[in-house]
Amino acid sequence: MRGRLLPSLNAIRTFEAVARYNSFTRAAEELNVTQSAASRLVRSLEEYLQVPLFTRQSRRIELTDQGRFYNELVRDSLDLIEAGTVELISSKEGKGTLTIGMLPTFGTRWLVPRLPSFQEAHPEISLNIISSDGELDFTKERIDVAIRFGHGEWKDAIVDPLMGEEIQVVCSPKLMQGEHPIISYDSLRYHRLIRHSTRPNSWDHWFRSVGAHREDQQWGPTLEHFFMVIQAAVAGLGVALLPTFLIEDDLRSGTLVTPFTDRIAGPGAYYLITSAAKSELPRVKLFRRWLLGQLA
Amino acid sequence: MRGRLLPSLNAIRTFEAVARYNSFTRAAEELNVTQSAASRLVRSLEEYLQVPLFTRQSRRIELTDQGRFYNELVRDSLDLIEAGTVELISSKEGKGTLTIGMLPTFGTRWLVPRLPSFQEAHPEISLNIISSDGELDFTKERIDVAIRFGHGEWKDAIVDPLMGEEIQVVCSPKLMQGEHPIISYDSLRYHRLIRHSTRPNSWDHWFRSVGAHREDQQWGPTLEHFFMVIQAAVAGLGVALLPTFLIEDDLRSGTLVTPFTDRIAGPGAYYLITSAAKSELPRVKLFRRWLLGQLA
DNA sequence: CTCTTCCATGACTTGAAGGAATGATCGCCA
DNA sequence: TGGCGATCATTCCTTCAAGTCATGGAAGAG
Repeated sequence: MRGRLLPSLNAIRTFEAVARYNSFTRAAEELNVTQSAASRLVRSLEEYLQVPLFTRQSRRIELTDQGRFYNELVRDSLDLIEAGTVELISSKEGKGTLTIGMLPTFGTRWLVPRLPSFQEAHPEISLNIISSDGELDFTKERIDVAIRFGHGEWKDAIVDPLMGEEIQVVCSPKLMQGEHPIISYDSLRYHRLIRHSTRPNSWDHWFRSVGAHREDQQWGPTLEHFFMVIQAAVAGLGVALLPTFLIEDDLRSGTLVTPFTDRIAGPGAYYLITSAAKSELPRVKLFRRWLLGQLA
Repeated sequence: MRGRLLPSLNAIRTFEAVARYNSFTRAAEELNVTQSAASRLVRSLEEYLQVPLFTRQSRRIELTDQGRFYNELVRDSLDLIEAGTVELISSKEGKGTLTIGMLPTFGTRWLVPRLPSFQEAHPEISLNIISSDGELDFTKERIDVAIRFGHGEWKDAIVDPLMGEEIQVVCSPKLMQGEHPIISYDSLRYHRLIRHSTRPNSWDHWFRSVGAHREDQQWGPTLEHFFMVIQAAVAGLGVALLPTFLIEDDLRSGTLVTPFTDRIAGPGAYYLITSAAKSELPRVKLFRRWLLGQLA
């Protein structure tokens, strides 16, 4: 029965500290041992690996290339273990802080209004909600779970589909009372179309879906987040294409109106994403169960 | 002086093995110790963390949620260290195998013809060349260096710009002798335009750059790799837009011709990418130095 | 030239990890 | 149902890897 090929992990920890300080003496201080011990342990690691990790110039040491390679790697590993250890110790019995990385508009419009229910069910968990998009790295960032829009294309992650979206055309009621009320697809040519920068093709998609011919359009502003798009539409800057569930309030209050009844399926869906390790944390399990329950 | 907050790494290694086998007895076998030792080491880890990692039902043990979390993390860390250790031991003194993940066409047309020079300079390094695009993960895949096209947008990586590219229109000489020789931008309307699936907008880009008006074009096939695009153009399937340096041979031999003199700058550049750790390996340093030298 | 600093090393020490033996629990099966 | 085998826990004892202490040597600072 063969196990892992691993050197003494104690030696590795010592090596990492020595490399960090570039000094046996100071590393030994940190580890609360004598300089002698540090020296020996690193020496034994080098003998095990059959590779010199430091060049020694009597008073000064320097990592070899191979030492630098090994150090990068060992540091990453120890960082990982340390982070996990801290995490584990500080989150006993499901307590602690759940950090949610959410999309700005989805978060404020959909998630945040529902959070009180979670907080009530689990008052011992404090919530930390941060706005986050782009790449996900659960080890470096302090995010436990994230919400993303896409097609479930995340690797090395636990992915739960939350909901698709229907998108529809909306605008300020002012536009409907103006010179060119939007009564047909064709009348859109008299209005500026507001775009969302991370979904550049959504108007094309919409025109194709409703079977309208895409004439040369006037373009309005391109905005980065949906809440900006909503604001632009409310302000009458143009016509916007928005997910239905984000504008329910505006439609109810009348700050936005829908010229057409068409609601087409958006090109992707919202997902809850977490890492394999984080998904085992009690607070993450609880949140995931609660969130999926909210959809049923 | 405070150092890292780390439990006994020996205990961690034992925990990992126990979790893997779900058995103290079998883990102890792997580690060449007695069951007793494994049991007590894990117990001491639990005491240090103040967190139960296993539930014990006298004959059977099972990871707790927190144990599962910790195990995921510890396993990743040990995997990392193990991979690095193997790497280090097996690549003493710059020897070993350099694995290059290359883009298929760039590789065969540009890199491979130059590799004999590297092999001559460093005969002790054997080369392993694999075709690779998409996401990069230097820890899981066995790639030392990769070549990619883009804008230098890689995170947590060492990135060297290699070269930009000029793109130009090419076609088979047969097309020039046909009914509609390509003598002006407008005459392109009589021919099919071949597209590259990972660069869907390159024709738009080209028309805009040369200041031509983009009439409704006929589209030819969309192909996944440049070498397929080249073959399609040579076969007379249409007109292609290709990086100059990939078709030097074809232009020289006359299997492709250039209707226009325009050469516009492509939208990105080629980069050599490696990870911080890998970049310290002698074989990677040598390759990087050689490759950058080839460009000067 | 001397002092100080830092790493290496030989001789000795020690305690944490490990071994051996035993006890406890439980599922399996005749 | 009772005996067997498998597995984990625990106690007592041992051992050697890791550590200390003391010393030596090299080199930079002043």
